[in-house]
Amino acid sequence: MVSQPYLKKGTWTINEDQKLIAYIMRYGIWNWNEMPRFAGLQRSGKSCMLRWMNYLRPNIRRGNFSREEEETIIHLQKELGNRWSAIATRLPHRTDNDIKNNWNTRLKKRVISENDKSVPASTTEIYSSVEENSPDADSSSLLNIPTTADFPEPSTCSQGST
DNA sequence: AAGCGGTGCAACCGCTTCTAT
DNA sequence: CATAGAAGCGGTTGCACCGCT
Repeated sequence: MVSQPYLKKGTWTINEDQKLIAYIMRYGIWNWNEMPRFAGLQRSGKSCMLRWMNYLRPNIRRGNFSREEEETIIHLQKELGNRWSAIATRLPHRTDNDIKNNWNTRLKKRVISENDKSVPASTTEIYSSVEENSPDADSSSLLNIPTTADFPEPSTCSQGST
């Protein structure tokens, strides 16, 4: 495939986020592979999908997992294994990637060490006030989205939306 | 004050599954 | 029913930041 002469990688910029959000708000999601071109992004469809799913979607809550959330993750991980998307469905405002990261970086170690010591969880005091963030503070609300951006019409690509 | 090591987060890659033709 | 394309999932890697020596 040589549909893209150059595909940017690495950290997304605010400008790229704005373009993607504005495009999806205006035209919706119709084809991840084609959308980046119309949105004026030098990104792969996969990269756009990942960015949207994990950070730009509305009602996403990131960081500062509450004690309840972490215990839920631990419990579900025992039940379901590493089915992060399944676990994420039980935590509506969390993404599978965020849950996976939290597990890999924190919870796994904690569970292992607790199992090793075979003592009740002494983690309660670790959590202080971690309930500060709200779903309202999702990423998109922090961006100044140009909702009237003049994107080319996706219909020119013979897509079949509705 | 500088360097080193550890931790956590964001993103990419490859594989699998699902849907349409 | 088979094949191709798109989407989704999980594992892994790289980078940035923070704390310690």
